[in-house]
Amino acid sequence: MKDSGKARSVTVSDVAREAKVSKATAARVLGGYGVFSEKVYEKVMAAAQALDYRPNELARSMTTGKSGIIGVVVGDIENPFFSYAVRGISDAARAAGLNVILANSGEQIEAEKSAVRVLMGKRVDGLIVTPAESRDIAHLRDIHRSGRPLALLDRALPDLQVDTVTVDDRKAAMRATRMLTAAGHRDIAYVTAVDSDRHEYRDLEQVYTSSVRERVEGFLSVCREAGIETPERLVRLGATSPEETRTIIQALLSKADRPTAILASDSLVALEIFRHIRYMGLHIPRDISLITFHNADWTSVTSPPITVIDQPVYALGKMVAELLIRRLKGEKRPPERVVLQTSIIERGSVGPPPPSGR
Amino acid sequence: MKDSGKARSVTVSDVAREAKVSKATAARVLGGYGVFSEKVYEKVMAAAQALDYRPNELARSMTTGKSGIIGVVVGDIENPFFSYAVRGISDAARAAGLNVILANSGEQIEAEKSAVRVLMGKRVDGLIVTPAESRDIAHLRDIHRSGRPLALLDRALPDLQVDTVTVDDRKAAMRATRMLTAAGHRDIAYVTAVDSDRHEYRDLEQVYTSSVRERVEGFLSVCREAGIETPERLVRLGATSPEETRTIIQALLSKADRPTAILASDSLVALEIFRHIRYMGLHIPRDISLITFHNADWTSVTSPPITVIDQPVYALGKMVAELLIRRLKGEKRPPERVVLQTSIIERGSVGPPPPSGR
DNA sequence: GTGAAAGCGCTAACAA
DNA sequence: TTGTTAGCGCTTTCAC
Repeated sequence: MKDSGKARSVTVSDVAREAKVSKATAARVLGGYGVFSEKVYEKVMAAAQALDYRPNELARSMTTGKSGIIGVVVGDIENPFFSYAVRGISDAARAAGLNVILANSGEQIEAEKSAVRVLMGKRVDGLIVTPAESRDIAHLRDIHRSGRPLALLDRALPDLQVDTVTVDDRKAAMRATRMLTAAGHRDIAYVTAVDSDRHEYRDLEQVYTSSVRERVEGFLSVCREAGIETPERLVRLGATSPEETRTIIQALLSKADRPTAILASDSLVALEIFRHIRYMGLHIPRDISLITFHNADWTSVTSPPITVIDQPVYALGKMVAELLIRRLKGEKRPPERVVLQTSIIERGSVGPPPPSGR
Repeated sequence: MKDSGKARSVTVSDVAREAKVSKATAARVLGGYGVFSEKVYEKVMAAAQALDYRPNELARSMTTGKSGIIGVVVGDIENPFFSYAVRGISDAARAAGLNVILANSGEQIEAEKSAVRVLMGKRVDGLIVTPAESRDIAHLRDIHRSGRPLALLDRALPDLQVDTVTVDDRKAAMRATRMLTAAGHRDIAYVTAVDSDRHEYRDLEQVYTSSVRERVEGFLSVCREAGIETPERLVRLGATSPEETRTIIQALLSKADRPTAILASDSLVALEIFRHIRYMGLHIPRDISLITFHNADWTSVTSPPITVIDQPVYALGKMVAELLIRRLKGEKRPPERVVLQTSIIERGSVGPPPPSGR
């Protein structure tokens, strides 16, 4: 049955035989647990060396129940926001001697469920998830219930009391929006990749991604406080791909009462918006102002550079991993909800609205 | 010994007992192998449902020897080049029902070895690696020898006959360099993140990253063919971080015979170069020309947009994964070396060298 | 300090 | 078609 010629790997038994000790003794020195004499140690190590022994982590995990892996499910690894956060997670994991296994949900709840199922099947020691939807979290409850630690990244779930690290999304959105209203804008669009059943925004109830929901809430409240009527008319959902974003921004900018400012929910959306604005021959900030979440690389090298909401992305990943790891190590404490602060980096993409008429 | 209250998970035996069949029978329907009657199927499934059975992939892997995981070791997941390639790998893996476990080498050979060791220990079904160094590949040989398939991404290893997918680095560098010499440049710098023992470039023998070595070769050959003397004087190694890059570019641009054009080996390096050029008050392409490898997002939105060597990054990842997967499925064939074609996207960052004097 | 033996949860012969 | 019996490679009692 075994693939032709594939050398069977050398096991503890092999080493034991070679070293002329029992399997248990060999296992002890090889696994670095229990007690053994100096002499035995030497013999076993020599044998292991000679045979080129490599431990089978799988078998080890089988008996110990620990895999040394933490599972991470993010929305979209191609989004630099997530890849940077994952870097934070990886660094923290490595520091603790753990490995990371990464899965993409593509922000699809079904893919998220499947990823969670697979990772749980692999008996990861713990999970970090950026939940795509706040209404469908049975699979996350299951993790928690099964006793394996779960931590949430970037998105809180009111109904799930687990370690969570987010940023002050609402406050950030409010500050950005206020910057826009203070500059005189009255027609401000909010564009996000998060989608809903109907694509059209009607009310907050549709927005199941907590971070975005908070942002939209903050955005709307500042608009209202500035006396802007029905600010929700300019909220756009579903900018899930460059193509979708282009369609949305195209429609937005060809409106009679087109917005004089746009707040973008992530840097991928903002990039497409920036491109399209330029493509239409409009100038930032003369014709239109732009602020985006996430201090992505490109935002500082455009002309003008883009004013951004700077999220501590790396720290976000690092912290959530550290919380999880502490729990893995057996620390008992009530779930923590950490909210990291954002700041606005003012660059050149915000100005007063164009003279009028349009 | 078990963590207080942590519910022991339900096993095949539990389901078998509940369904009043033998363990083997339950295992057959649960594992979806062998044969069984409709009636038994129903009973077992009902029992599994009732008990909320979740298969233990670990145990499954133990006996089958297959983990359903492919291990990937890349240089730097934060580099969009790699994250996009990884996306290609993930997509191909998912399509084949496999999972991906990702590790970062940070381009450090020791970290790469450690990552390989860990992944092999986890008994991944196969590995995809972007080898950091071509001189130290014993650990890669070991993989190959152990019978598990190995495939190389972006960097070939002459001494290792395994499936490899790269791009035509030399040709790409030649084309880009020719574009620069054709515009009249005689002082062209090549800046790469790849480091060597002495930082200073002396000869090709120092460059152990095959892709970069090919590029430098191509670059130098075109320079020489254009009659440029000692073009290697402007080759710079070790732009491993924004800080290092800044130091390098700073030194480069303050030289008396400072280059009038720069060829950047990746988009991270290019971004820092772009920033510094602008910081020094120089204009592209009036004062200095710039071409970079990798059609990163930001290169199209700067003013001027940057001329780039467009690598089929996603395809690179997808293809290498597909080659590996075919081997996983048992396909026997000699190792393949696929070389994908690049193209140059001409944008606005190349012009003639400034009038003279400087 | 060392060894013998049981068992983790599953798959895979082999019988029945 | 179903059941019995061995393991996979390791850790972990429990004796000695």
